[in-house]
Amino acid sequence: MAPPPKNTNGLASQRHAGRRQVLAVIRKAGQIARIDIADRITGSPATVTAITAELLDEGLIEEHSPKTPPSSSPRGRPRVALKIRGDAHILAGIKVASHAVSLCFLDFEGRGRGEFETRMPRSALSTSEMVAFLHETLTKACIANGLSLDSLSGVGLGVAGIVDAPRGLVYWSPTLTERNAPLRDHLAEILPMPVFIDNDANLVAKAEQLFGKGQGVRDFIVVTIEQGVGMGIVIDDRIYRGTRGCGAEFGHTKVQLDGALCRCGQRGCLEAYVADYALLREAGTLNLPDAPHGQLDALFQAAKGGNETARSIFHRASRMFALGLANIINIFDPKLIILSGERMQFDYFYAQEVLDAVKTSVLQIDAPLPDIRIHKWGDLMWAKGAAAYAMEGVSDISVQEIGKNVG
Amino acid sequence: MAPPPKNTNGLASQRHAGRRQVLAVIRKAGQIARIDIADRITGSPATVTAITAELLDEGLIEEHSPKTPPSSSPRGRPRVALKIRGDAHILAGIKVASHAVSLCFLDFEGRGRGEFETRMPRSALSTSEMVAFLHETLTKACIANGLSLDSLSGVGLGVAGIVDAPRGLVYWSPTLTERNAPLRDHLAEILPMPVFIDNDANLVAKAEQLFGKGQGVRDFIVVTIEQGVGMGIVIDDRIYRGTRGCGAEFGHTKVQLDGALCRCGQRGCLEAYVADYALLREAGTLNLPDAPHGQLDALFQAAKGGNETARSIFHRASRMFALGLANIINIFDPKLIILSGERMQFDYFYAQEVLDAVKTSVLQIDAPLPDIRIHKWGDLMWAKGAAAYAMEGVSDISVQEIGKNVG
DNA sequence: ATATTTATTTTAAAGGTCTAATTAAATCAA
DNA sequence: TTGATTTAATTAGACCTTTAAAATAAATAT
Repeated sequence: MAPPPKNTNGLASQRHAGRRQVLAVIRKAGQIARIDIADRITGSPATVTAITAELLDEGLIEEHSPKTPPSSSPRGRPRVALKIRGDAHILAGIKVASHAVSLCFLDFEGRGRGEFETRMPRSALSTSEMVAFLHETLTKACIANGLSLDSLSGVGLGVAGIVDAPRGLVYWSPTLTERNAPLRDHLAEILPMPVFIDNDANLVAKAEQLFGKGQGVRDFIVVTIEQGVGMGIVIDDRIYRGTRGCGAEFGHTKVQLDGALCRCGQRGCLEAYVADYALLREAGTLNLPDAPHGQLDALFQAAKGGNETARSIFHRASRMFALGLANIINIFDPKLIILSGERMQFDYFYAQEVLDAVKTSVLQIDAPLPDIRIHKWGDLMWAKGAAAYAMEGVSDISVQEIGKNVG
Repeated sequence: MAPPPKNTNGLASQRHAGRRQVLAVIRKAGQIARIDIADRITGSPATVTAITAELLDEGLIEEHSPKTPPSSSPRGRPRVALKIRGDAHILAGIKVASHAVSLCFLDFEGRGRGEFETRMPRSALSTSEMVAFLHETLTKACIANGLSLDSLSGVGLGVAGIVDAPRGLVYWSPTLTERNAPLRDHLAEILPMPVFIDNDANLVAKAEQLFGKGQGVRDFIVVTIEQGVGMGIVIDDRIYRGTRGCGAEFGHTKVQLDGALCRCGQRGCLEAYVADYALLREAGTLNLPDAPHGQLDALFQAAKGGNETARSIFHRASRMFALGLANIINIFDPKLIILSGERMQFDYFYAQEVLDAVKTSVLQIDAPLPDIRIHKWGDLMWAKGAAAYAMEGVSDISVQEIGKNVG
């Protein structure tokens, strides 16, 4: 007779998939009764009972009785709603920009638990300086918000540049003086919790997926404009990263042969027409007055005031932006494009003019254009995305732990 | 006591996944022993034995002893190789072009079992005319190759235009006079086997994935140039179709604001610079001599002979093509791009000049450019793709049948 | 109270996969 | 030739998961 086999459970252990799925359904629904979960995962109530029992046990979810959901008839045993237990985990999200670092805390339900912001000592740091600086910043942020470092279950980090997320490498970033920096692992060495790192545009996509306008949409695209132009691609509910794991370089897509000079050194990049520096570069000849909100705002005011040169700057940028968007639509045919950002660009770019230009540049069939929506987040958009990314990672870890605890 | 539960087997019936996986591994390997299969699917030998027994039973695979694979030591029980059983199914692939219909038969191993070609009566037909014409053509092709219509297990159909593959609808095609034609279902009504239909570029991608240079590559992109410019996207081993299920419209990607007029009615499309008609349009002013292989060949000869005008036509097309490719690379960062086709364009376009231009237009990091490979298929490339698509569909159906036979 | 209705949990059968043991089929060594 | 050795494939039995069906729970309606 064979001795009891080890609990390796081999292969594609259905349970993991089930647990993940149930957790995702609960997160998406906010609160939901077991029987409705069973419905959505095409599993039986019995299975849902088993899985939710584990998740309750682990403290990842909780029952939520107060208001019976107004569904169905008032007869019969009332359904008891389940929800994510916010206190299960607290995540930190950090966004590193060239001038400042912003940080936020999110609980497991996605609710804000604190914010923090600080200046960068210099616009670019070495890897070890960056690690020390982030450690210090995170510690300060915890203190400022009455949290202990140990109470955090995970940290998400977003940086501009080219990042290999699965390996935690930063191939290149404007905020780092070194290339190919193993930033994640260096951080993880001095922090007591897991660290996740990604390109900032991908993180915004993740935030849109979990908390924003991408909820429940399997395929969508997020475009951000600011210092540069970023893009995040979600296909089949997952962030698409190319071969090298770096984000899509929409900003360096060419919209003009031998066109405007880009800061990447090439010509004709979309970024060279629509990013901050591109607009300001053209505005340079205009001799603008000082404006309270900077030169870009001054340019905007001038355009609004009827200055033809200023208007033509925005006009060209709009048309190029529309062309870039149209190309994305022609290639992906997405259901939804989210223009996500905090800056003023969208005030010009998301004009009827742009939409019309997109429309005339997309190969028309009977179906309508994809939904193009703007989402103006606050300053914390990027940091929230980073925290969302950490939440996903911690969620996976928690779910995997369950299997081990049993064995 | 509960009566024996029905064999609904619900949820993600692991077995299906397993069977599919094993079949895919065998197909990819050509021939492979059970123990090696176990290795590649991270399953146990026991499971592989069980699954392969089913597949053998069903006649989808067969043992293949003759030459012991030279692997490992010569000691021990020799491994017996398994392979796909070619006779398990015969598939037809049909490619409809504006001037001709080409057709091929493939067996379940992917070996050619016959070919056929015929002219289209007119360049565009109504749906019912098309159905009748295809039925007639398929019947003739069977007779010409000593096959009976009943012996076919599936038919794949590729058409240019915009196709909703899952629903079998042709929204628009240059070969159909009607829009929104339910071509698949109409065909399936008069044919005794399942019918699959898709955009032709997607089918070429499928052919590359199953038989060509895309074997074993999870993510790659196929570009075709001919009448138009097509693109097929494979992500995560699956063909990516946008929201409306239509192929990526790479050809109508804009490479120039207010650029050359495209036959789609818009301006600046890539197609308007590199497709047949675009080259010929420019050549029109050149007063070329008649050439045995048509005007396009005459243009090519002129360019080769040093005619500056002819050369400049190709030069511009090359640069635009490079720009389009660079955009694809910037967006997808694919591991591999396959330039797939039968026509002469690649003789010019795949020049060092193009590669260099791509290189200078891609955002450089330390990693090298993606592999860009040309694959010149014969005339039957498109039809083979269609047959490959049918093979995949029939494969799925066969695998699903197994479960039912048991119950 | 009791019946009815609906949600959840329990129970037991069915079907998977896995480990370990066994059997099969070859070579190697005397 | 025979037995040891080696490697592949199959079989046996443990264990895990899911599911249908039965049982239980918790409410309203009568």
